[in-house]
Amino acid sequence: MLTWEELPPCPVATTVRLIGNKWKPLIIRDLMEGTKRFGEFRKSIPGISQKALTENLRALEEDGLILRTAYPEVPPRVEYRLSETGESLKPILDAMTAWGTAYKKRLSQES
Amino acid sequence: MLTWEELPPCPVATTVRLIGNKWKPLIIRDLMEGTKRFGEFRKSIPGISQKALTENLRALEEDGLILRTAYPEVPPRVEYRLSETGESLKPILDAMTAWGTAYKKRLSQES
DNA sequence: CAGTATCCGATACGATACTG
DNA sequence: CAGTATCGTATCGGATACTG
Repeated sequence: MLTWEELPPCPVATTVRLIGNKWKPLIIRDLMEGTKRFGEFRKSIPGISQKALTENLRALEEDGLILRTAYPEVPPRVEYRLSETGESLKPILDAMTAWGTAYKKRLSQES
Repeated sequence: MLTWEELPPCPVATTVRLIGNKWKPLIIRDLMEGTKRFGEFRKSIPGISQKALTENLRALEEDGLILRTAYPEVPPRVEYRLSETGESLKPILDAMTAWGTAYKKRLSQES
């Protein structure tokens, strides 16, 4: 977990530091719907490799945005869900959804 | 400029594709305040290299999010500003600002 | 002033093989 | 099932030198 001092002064830079890459917003988007298992992410996020998925899940957990629960069963079952902090990202995701939709609509209309 | 077909189906993925990297949100954050010149970005975005700044400004221009105006003077003056599409990113930036602020506050309180 | 060109290291990412 | 380990590639990004 990062400390307060390690984060940039600018809040936008802080957000970028925590979720600003190719995969994290997609992982978080999925978790907004509820709990998800490792294998389910691989289906719902086209193109993500096992390694990239693992690394990003670990980083999100480390930063306190998601929670990981492993059930000691055979075969093993691991569930991921948003923490309260992670859930508070919803306004960002909603804004991204709305903007992405509008951008594609505009392009499709060649306006 | 990308075509509609080249963008991912998911609107969140589309947004990530267009502004989801280390520097673009910071450039856009600055332009929300108004027109800005090349050299001014270098002061207001600590740590950005000339190359990274140039590449990201070109990409944002290519995707229709910012506009570039070069004034034929000596010494040359170039101004960047948001397009209408770029300005429509404001809700995302606002949400990022609010979330980053809250995240840092929470960390500083060790809650 | 606002870039471009080049080099190079760091990091991100994907593919494959293997494991508790 | 849910990973870890390893390797190779690709992209990102910083430093430096140079230019209209």
